Amino acid sequence: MRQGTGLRRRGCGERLRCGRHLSYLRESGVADADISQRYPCWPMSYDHRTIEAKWQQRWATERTFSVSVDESRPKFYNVSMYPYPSGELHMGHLRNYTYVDLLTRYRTMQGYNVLSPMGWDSFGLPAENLAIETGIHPRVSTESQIEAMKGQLRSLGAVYDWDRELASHQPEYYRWDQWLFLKLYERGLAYKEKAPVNWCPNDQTVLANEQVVDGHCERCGAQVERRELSQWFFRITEYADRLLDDLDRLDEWPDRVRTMQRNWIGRSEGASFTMQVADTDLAFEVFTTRPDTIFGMTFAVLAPEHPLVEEMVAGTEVEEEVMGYRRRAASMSEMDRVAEGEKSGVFTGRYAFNPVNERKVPIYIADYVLMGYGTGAIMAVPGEDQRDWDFAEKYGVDIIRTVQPPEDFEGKAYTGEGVAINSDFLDGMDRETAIDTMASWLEERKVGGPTLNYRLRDWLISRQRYWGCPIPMIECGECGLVPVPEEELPVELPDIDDFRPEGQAPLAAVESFVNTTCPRCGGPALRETDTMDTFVDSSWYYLRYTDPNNADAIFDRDKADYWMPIDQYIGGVEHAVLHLLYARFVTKVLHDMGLVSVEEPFARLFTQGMLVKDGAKMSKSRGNVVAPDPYYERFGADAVRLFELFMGPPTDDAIWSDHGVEGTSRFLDRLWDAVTGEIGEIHPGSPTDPDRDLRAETHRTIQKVTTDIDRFAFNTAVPALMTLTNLLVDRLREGLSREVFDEVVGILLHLLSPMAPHVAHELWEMTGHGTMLATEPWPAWDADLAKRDVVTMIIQVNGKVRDKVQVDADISSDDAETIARERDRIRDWVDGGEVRKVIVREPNLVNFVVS
RNA sequence: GCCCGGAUGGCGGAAUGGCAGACGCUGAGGUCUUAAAAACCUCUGUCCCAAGGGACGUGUGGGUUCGAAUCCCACUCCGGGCACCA
Repeated sequence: MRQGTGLRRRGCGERLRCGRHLSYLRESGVADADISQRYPCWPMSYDHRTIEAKWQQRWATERTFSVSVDESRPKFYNVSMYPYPSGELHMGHLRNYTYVDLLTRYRTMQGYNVLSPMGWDSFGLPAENLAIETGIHPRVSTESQIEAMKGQLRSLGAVYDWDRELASHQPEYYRWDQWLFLKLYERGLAYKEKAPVNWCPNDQTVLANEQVVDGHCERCGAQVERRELSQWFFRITEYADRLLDDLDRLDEWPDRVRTMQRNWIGRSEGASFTMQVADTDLAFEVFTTRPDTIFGMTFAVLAPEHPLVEEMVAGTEVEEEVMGYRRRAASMSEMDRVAEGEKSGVFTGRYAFNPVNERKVPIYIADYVLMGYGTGAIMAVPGEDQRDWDFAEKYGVDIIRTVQPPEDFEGKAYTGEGVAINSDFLDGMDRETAIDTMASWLEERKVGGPTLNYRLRDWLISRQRYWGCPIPMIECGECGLVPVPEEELPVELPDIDDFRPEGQAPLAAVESFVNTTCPRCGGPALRETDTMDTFVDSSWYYLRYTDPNNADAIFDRDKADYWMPIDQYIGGVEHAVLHLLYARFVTKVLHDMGLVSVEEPFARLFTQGMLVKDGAKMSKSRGNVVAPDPYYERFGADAVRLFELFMGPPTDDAIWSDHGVEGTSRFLDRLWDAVTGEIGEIHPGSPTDPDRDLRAETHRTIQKVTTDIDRFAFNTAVPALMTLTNLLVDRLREGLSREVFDEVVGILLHLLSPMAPHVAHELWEMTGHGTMLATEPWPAWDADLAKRDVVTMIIQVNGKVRDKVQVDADISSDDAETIARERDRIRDWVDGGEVRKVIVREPNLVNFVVS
């Protein structure tokens, strides 16, 4: 019992011991000494446990947020990125889910048919690694973690259409991964190839280029090795141009993400041409973005792995040296190669002809040329390329400038603009003209021509792991690679006991899985034992949500067309390239197959900031996670939600603070007390002037909260409600008319409903309303009411504020100036000087410029 | 190296050309209480002043403007992305 103001608090009042809280801590096994000491008891005005359970139950049983196609209402498809079921949500995750839930509720109240589904990216390494450690089957651990996470989401008050729940590891889902694979294969977009790949020795699997960060495995941090393996790829490069060009259409994506994708695709325009190797019938192709500098070529360089190298040096006296260099380069990671700093290379003893002037130039191999980009061979023009300059300087090769540098240029290679010199028919041309002229020259003589090149590589999808979707292919000694017939899908993942990968997929050891018959000739054959990259699973799930239980097709086109594209997609910026690029690619392929109308899946993307604690991103690996459960218990989900919204701009990183939750909890208490009549007085009389001011402020608040939510400024929408509540409390203390009280409280609860839904719903019911607040219409503001009659006009002298005065909002310019001039304080400042200019911005400001 | 973003009280932040510091937290004092907790009230950027008030103040230096946290130029620091990509 609380004393002093007569308000009842449900706290226990004991500072050091609160039986209910301590027993909760014991029962739940929450080892959070810090918060148990800080909040032995947190008295609150309302019983959050009861009302949260009540409303969560009602939203679920009344299926308030389960939706279906409804052409009569505008749709709003609201999705947060497919989460991996780690089983442990922390406050950083909740930030994301709070935003998503707020939008679901807000748009629902605005009359939209809102689809907000949830599902699980449930294949992947953590469960498999846990299985290796503990022997627990990944399915068992994954499914229990899914249940745990669902519980945490429910406790937050997050509402989803659970009828559409998906999980990648279920055969009903991954069957369509396999179907998708077969369709890509049919269209020539899936292929198997022996290629040097990134091998993670820790995870015992290959990685896509995108999953290698600074030469290390993105997941586990182990140094990645290069291996030559036969692997499955998706031909995403075929879509490089469309993926790049369509970025321009995604104008509701953050520029940052679009830039990152542009850089990742890395299109460069240039020319390629063939160079003949002297004294042999060998030839190789080079790519350059600077065909205008071709007369400056003084040598050529092949990547050490270039397929021609072996033939070029076979039987020559440099063979041993060249092949030795090649082996050393191969054994080094790209990271180390770069880290070496100084250029290195070996002369092959061979020369090639420059096609424009038939000049013979020496051919080197050097590891600064990468096999994976362009043609793996370059023309070296040290005059205009710093890398080539460095190499030429070290190995004593000629340097010819073919672009005139400015007179004061003091650097080495000149890469800027200038006219061509020492370049025969290009001399005097500017860069652009010279590039075009040379490209056509090459084309006319059939030695080359304009070429586009991409940094983007094909998507390597094979993984030598167990807990993933099996690749539905069969290798037959007679027929070669044969796809599994569609009607035999899914190829189910067999149950196994030993999950240890030993250089090959664990499935390879499962004879009953591997041995099969060829669907074409009926002879004995072997199944593919690699599984797919989990990014395949997450590249189309949002389409499946639109028709999640379809047993005959991946999804129904009409349903997908109704819901797609996603109107709001929310997730972390860490997926800016990987997931978002793959999903865009797969959507385009499905579009090309005639399965869906949209070409871009995500109309509007929002990337939220990280949550920081102790100076680092909140993450399990850093050991600084704040689990939500003890906070739900003490403050309730609504206070947690409000603080998640309040803590800062959603795009920015934010810092977790226990005290912040105390603040939002106090706010809800104050609101509760005000609405339930615990504070002040409500009288039946007609509204007074201050009552009408409160009403006006309420309508201004509708406007502010509405526009703030629309611009994702949740951190200012919450304070708007706090301010209004504070004003309401002030009015109540002096006595407020019933009429105004009812209107203000009604509006306040509507505005609060998407942010703190349990308290809002309970209070809505307690104030005598039988309707479900969640489906009440969002309030509209009355512009006349919201308009201010009187405003504060500031009066400046030489730009400094010297006085303020209340004036009518529709004051004329002349009146404003007259009033300002007549103020005593202004006279004091103006007297003795000459007023040279008066700036009037009625009704807000008058500024006297005095000398 | 290149590209992008950021820097505002003791803290999170607000203000997008017009009252800098909304709102919240923290801290100090007070009311109530035997006492504490909770709640409530007052104060809480720095400096000067008995007071009324004044000066300074949004990373640093310059500029534009009647007026700049906000626009422009240069710099410093922090964060992110890309990087022998021909």
